Order: sequence, then C-alpha cells, then structure tokens
Amino acid sequence: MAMQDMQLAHHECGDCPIRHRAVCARCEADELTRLEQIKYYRSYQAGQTVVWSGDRMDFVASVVTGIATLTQTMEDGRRQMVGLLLPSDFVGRPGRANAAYDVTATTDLVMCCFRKKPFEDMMLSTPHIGQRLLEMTLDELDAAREWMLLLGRKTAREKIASLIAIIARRDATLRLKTPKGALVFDLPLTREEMADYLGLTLETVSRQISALKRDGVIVLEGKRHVTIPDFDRLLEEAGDDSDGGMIG
Amino acid sequence: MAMQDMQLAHHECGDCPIRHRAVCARCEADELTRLEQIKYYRSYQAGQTVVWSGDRMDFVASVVTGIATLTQTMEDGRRQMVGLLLPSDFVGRPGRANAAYDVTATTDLVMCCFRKKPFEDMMLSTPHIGQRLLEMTLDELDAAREWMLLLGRKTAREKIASLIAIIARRDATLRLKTPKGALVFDLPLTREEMADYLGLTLETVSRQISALKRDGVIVLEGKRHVTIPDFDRLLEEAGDDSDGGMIG
DNA sequence: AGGAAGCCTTGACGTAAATCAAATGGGAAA
DNA sequence: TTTCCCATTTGATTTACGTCAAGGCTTCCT
Repeated sequence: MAMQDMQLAHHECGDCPIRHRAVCARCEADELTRLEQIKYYRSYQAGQTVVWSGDRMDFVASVVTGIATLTQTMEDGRRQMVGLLLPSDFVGRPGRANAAYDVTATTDLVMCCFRKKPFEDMMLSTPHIGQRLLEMTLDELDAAREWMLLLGRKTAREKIASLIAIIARRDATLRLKTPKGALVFDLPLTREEMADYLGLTLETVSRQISALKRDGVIVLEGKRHVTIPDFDRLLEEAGDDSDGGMIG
Repeated sequence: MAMQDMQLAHHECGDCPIRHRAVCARCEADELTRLEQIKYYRSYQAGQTVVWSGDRMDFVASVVTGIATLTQTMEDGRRQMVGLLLPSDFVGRPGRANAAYDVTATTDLVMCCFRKKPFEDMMLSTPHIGQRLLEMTLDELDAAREWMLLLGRKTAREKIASLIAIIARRDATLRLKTPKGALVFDLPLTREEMADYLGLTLETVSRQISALKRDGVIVLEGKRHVTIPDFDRLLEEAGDDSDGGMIG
C-alpha cells in the first residue's frame, strides 16, 4: 500500500529533489512542463528487482530517492556489480529494447519514469535532454574507468578503503559539504554487496574492514555506521593520487 | 617525414574509411562540409604518447587508422588500461580542458582532430554530432561494464580467452564478416599491454596463452599471429554467456 | 658477423585472497 | 524470555596468481 501511495504521488518537477542534477537539469520551464506530462513514479522495496537482464524494458527512469545497483551474473553464478545508482542517476538506454543488466533496489527506491517512446521523441525535439544525458554518460564512463583501475590493480585493503571513500564523498556531496575532517555516515551496502562491487568475497571484505578498524582508519558503531576521523588518511590507504585527480 | 606527409594529407570526408562509424556518422553533406573546414590530421608513431594524463588537451579526435590505448597509472607504477581505441573511436571529452588518462599510440596512428572550441560550437548547432557521440559513449559504457566483469570475476585463463575473442570479433567486424568457423588475425598488443588490459602480469599472460595453445583453443604462428579453429569453443573458455549477450 | 636490446617463455617459490568451516551477535517472531 | 534466522566475523587451509630469476628468439645496429 505504501507502494500504491508512491505510485500515485505526484510531485511538481519544481520541487523535485533531483531537479538540478538529473537528466532534466538543463530543461527550461516549458520543457519541464512537457516532461511532467509523460512522467510517472514507481516505488520498489529494498531487495526487489526492478528488471532482469535481457527482459523487455519499456521505460527509462531517474532515481529520485534510494539506491539501486546494476549487476552482471555469469552462468555459474559469479556476480559483479557494474553500476551503483544514486539519486539523480539515470537507468535504461534510449534506443534499446531490453535491459543489459539486472537492476535491483538496494534500499527502498523511488524512480521517476518515462515510457521509452515518448522520451525518445522528446530527446529529438529537446536538445537540452540529450546534452545533459551525454554529460551524465561521460561522467559514468569516467567512474567506470576509475572502477576498472580498482578492480584490476588494487589490493583488497585498497579496494575497501576506496569504496568507503567513494561513499563518504558522495554522502558529503548530497549534503553539500566538503569532505574534510571527521565524516559520519551509514554504509548503504551489505558485506556481500560490497564484495560484488569490489570483486572480492564477503569474507575478505569483512576481514579488511576489521583491519582498517584495528588500524584506526575507520571507526565502526554496529555494522553499518562509520566515522572517518581523517579523510586524507583514508585516501592514502585507498592508493589514490593525493591530488584528488586533477580532472578539469 | 612520413609523419609530415600524413599531417599534410587531406582526405575528403566522403572517402574517409570511418565516415559511417565515427562521430560524424550521422552528418548530412552540408554538416560534413563544415566539419571538413575545422578538421586536421595528426600522426603518431607506434609507442608515442599522444597526451599525458593531466596535461592540457585542446583538441578532440577520431582514430582513423591504428590503435591507441587509454591507461591509468598509480603513484607506485601499477598500470591499468581503461580504454582500447580502434578506428572510428573518439578521444577526448568536450567540456574538459585536461586529459584524464594517458593516451598512447600502440601502432602507428592517424587521428582526425578538431580544436575543442570549434567542435563544441558545432555540437551545439549540429544535433547529429551530439546524438552520435551519445550513442558511442553509451556503447563504450557497455564495453566498460563488460570489462569490469572480466577484471573482477574472471580467472586468468578466462581473461585471456575473453581478450582474444574481443579482438577476433572486432577484426571480423572491420572486415564485415561474421565470426563463425576459423578466424585468423594478428594480436595488436604486446604481452605487457595485454597484462595491463586484463589486470594480470605479463608472465601470467604468457603462461595462459601457452596453455590455450596446448589445449588447442588457439593456434599460434610466431608470437602474434593467431588462428581460432572454433570460435564457440573460445567463447566457452571465456566464460561468456553462450547466447552472445542478447542486447537489443 | 657479433652484440645488444626487446620481447617472450619457462621454472621455482612466495603470498594474497579464496575456500571451507565454525562461531558470534543482533533483530524478529513466537 | 526463548528461539530462530541472517548477516557478519574469525579461523584453518588451499590455490591461483605474483614475484624473482634465467634463458631463448628476433631484429636492429655497429
């Protein structure tokens, strides 16, 4: 029933929390009005699958609240996460009929959906949408390449430190704070999901988290609540370039 | 001097080998004429660096002939290839002043370049360019995600088989043939470059190639010339879904 | 021809992370 | 409260891949 509520809920785009970061970010008032006419909301509970890889997918969407993951699975069950979707991130591909990955709601999730055909039509008539989508896709490609370095060359300890740094940075971004000094947040992923993200087993994830805790790089309360006493120290452990990656 | 020749050479876009696959693929005749006015060719010898990560990069470009790589390097020297650029692939990012990765010519290389500012202006006035670039970027993102599965979850043997399959498929595409039955081609990468691509050491690459050769999955003449007697067998070894990835 | 320099292969050994296997702890249901 | 169920932690052992080291095959240079 909560789900029904959400599906019926109708937000004004003007009030939307992702208005200035999502695929609609560059739209003018009139363009927004047209988008508003074709959009609809859908909600998913934590753990629910949004679509299975290979299934027909007749919509594209923006994550409004919550977290979703993209994962690939091999025939024998090995899994690799290939996308971590946060509020404002885009799901689906214009011009493609079937999903290429499993999409799963990691937390409760609300998405702002557009049926694919009307959205594609609007992309043609509204350059601002395509322009913004290109920008977002290029950002995702950069993130994917950073992730490839992590998967291919980092040690288990560096991988964990990197993931925690990524989550900390994003969390700080959503609250518009600069990651400096002590940071506090909750891990939105289980150990197993972290393992799927990092190309590790959940046992190794657990051991390395314990090690970082022992060494004072992170402080844990319970299993999810993290404090970072020194963010620069964490970045060192992550093996990242100290100069925060001078990408102009 | 060969390099000077190439820099001065002036191709008509109409004759260009990548006319129908590159960022200009969707352009009409008049749009092509405008592109022709701002383009220029540059050549690099095998092994030359095109740009260093972090350096100012005042152009974007399409690979016309040859192969280039994108790599990331950690402070201690660990390297991960994050892009393999073939004819028609796009280099650089509109709206970004500095290169995010090292770009290196793996073979002799010819690129069709555009100074960034005029190109960005044309993107705004010519939707076909932005549309095509979006499509290409989404394809690259898919490739990057396939690559992430490889890096995170595949064994050394599967990684090698996957890379050989990728090269075989691409080689067949460039010659417009369907990869079925026996395939013959040359590996465009050294063992070390393969290692950088796959997140392995060059010794492991060498050992696994020897193993695939012993097992009859591939036939090697010299160090570079490969014959694939049975492409399906190779895909099995790569751990890929048998159904060539039903991506609509 | 004789070296030298790159690539590449192969062998011996070491190690980080996987695997197999319990044990612990916290929250929900009864 | 007691019990059950999961997620997580921790321990013991195995193994795939990395590291270190030596040697072979081309190609190029003098």
